[in-house]
Amino acid sequence: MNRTKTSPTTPTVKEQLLDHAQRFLMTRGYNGFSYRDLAEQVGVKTSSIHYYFPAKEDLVLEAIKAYDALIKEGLAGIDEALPAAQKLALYARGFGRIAADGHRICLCGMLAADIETLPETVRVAVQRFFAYHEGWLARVLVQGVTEGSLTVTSSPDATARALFAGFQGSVMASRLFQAPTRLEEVVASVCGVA
Amino acid sequence: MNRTKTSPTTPTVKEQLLDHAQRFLMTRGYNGFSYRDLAEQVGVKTSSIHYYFPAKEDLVLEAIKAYDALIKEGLAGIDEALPAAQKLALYARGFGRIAADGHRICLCGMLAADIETLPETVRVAVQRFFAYHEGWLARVLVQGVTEGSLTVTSSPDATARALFAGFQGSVMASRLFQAPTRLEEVVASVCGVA
DNA sequence: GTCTATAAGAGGATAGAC
DNA sequence: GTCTATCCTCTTATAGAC
Repeated sequence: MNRTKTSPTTPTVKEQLLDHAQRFLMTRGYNGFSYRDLAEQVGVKTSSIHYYFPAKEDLVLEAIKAYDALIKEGLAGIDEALPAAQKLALYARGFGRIAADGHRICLCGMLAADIETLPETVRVAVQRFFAYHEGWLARVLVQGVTEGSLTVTSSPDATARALFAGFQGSVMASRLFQAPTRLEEVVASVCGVA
Repeated sequence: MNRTKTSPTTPTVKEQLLDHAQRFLMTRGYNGFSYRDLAEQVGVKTSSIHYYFPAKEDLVLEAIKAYDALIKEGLAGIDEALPAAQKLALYARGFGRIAADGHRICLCGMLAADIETLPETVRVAVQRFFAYHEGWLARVLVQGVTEGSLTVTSSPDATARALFAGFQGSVMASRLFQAPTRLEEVVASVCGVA
């Protein structure tokens, strides 16, 4: 069963593994699932997983890459011409979709919690993810201040960090209480916007 | 070696176990440490740990209780007569002390990340912790609005949730980047206060 | 590519001696 | 209270057959 990457056909084993790995990472964290769990989901043996991902570190690194690509796709769908407030609303909506099933949080938020048990390569990848999103949000805040559509009480960089931290903490709390996400609250509280 | 609980003497084995358990939970999470790790730290065998904490669930539950008591002690040290802005500053400072060693995050924030792998009893305990702090913050926000010392753009409850989420996310990010905590940024961004 | 077999150790937990 | 001994399962990982 070899197939490098045809497109609109059934997913390859590697793709399935990566999909389930992402879900496990978002729900249970790095130390909360095993190759065995993964193997059961896909219907292969654990040794087959090692064929694609020799070590768990490789698996996580590829999972981050796939997750990052998916999220960037969402960001790319936000029209550059939109007012800043609307961009933030769409960002929050997108962030909420991650946790829509009530059991997931942001993959990189979870890895940030697990970070002390993970190899340095993972730390770097997660740092990159955080920095990218904080940068994206900071640019939107600058736009909003320029437009006069957003009210910000600190520097754009500091506010962006607070905003992203608020999003991460908020999805964790929502899942903890098994309640719908309230990302709009975060936007409203940080940027003074309905 | 039996000692129920004399006061200013060396800590009992149970106290040492609880101390190290708290630290492990804050750094590595529930699935990131074992009875073996704990035993090595205290210099006992794993079977001795089971004497005090029959199952890992018991250990975590008691660790939460001890942690909660410690944090409440800190809150009690905040003078009720203070202006709201100063209370928030002190709260943020206290929250930052948790992560002062650069490797810890809030014990209950960590457990919120691990929550899908934990027994229901733990979820309830962590929910209680979150709700208590959100409530405490909401009361301070109400005070601040009444005084006119704080600027809030949503309801006190919503703002308190956003604030607490921001704190949780912020300490995670600080540790991720191995940078000093920036909890004041969160306060400033959410409450428009220096 | 996927499997069987296996290693070598870590995981939580218990029984019973001291 | 603490230990030794033990259980049984899970964990990551490798070697080699098909």
